[in-house]
Amino acid sequence: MQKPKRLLAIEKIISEGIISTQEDLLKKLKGKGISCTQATLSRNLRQLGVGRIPDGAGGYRYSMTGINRISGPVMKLNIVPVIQEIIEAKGLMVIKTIPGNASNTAFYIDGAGRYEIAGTIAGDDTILVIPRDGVTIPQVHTCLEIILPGIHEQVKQK
Amino acid sequence: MQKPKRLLAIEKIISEGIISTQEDLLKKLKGKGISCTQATLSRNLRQLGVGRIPDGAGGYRYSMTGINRISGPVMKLNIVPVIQEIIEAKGLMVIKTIPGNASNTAFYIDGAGRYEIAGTIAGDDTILVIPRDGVTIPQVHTCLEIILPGIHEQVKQK
DNA sequence: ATAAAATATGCATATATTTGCAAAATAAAT
DNA sequence: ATTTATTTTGCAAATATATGCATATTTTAT
Repeated sequence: MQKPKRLLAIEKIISEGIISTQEDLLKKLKGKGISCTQATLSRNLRQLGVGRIPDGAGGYRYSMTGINRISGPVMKLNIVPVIQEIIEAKGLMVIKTIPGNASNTAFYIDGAGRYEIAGTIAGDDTILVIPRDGVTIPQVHTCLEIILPGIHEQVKQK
Repeated sequence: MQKPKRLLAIEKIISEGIISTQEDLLKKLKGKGISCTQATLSRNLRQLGVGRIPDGAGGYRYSMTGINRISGPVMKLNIVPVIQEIIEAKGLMVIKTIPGNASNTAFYIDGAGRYEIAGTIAGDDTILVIPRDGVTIPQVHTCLEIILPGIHEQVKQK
């Protein structure tokens, strides 16, 4: 039962800081009491869709692939207003959008490729977000904040 | 004067196909009559902001960092309608947006980190796109199509 | 509960990428 | 036109990442 915990920890570490090599990541994990070999990390990173990209300062860093790296005004202006409401129930999360936009938004969330989210099901204006076993609702909120920065400032919650 | 041509070729090859290793890229370049060593590619890829990400099929591929990898409905629905018109003049390109959206859109274009584009200047509803020396307007169009897929279908041109 | 199948991991090694350094090519200055 | 400074490149070596294989662990089926 070591792997799921490790995958979550990897995502968190990579989202929060700059990791240049797998050896770096290995040390950070050790600091959290999680230990494995570099070979395992290589395999895990691939599975998580984590890429290695130039950091703009002459080096490299690991980074989640997909959409969540996008920052700035465009996303906030165009994506967030689509979402109207976030409701939690039975360990699941329901997101209400303006009509006709649920599947787009779900596609977008899926595209971020977060390990925390097992999958989504979307209708016309409602998305059901299914967290992976062992993932808490607060973790899903953190995750959404990463995918759609600013979401919690602007969207009402129940 | 070999480098600018090579950088453009690298971007093109990477945008159009799946390249798994720098050796692969080396061969493709050779096929276009451009030759250098793998070490040079390593340096060029970093400069271009090209990352190496899981391809979802057990392997890796090189990919432009930034925004242009995002595909699908969300981008088309939300980003493209902001752009109203594309005008060419004096080797430059002017993009008109709906009011108040020029700087967001310019930020977005900048964020794609394309080598073809030297820079942008944005007002309230107008963006000036300045191509790099030696880059043609058609090349800039190709580039915009990559950043904002579908843009030319929906935006009128002059 | 036990056996069979599937998944995960470590070790050692193969493969791939990055880098220090010196030479070559370009650009800038006199 | 010559010299000086800057940038680019190749080579060889260092570093980092990926993988084959055997073992251990977990899951599934009987």
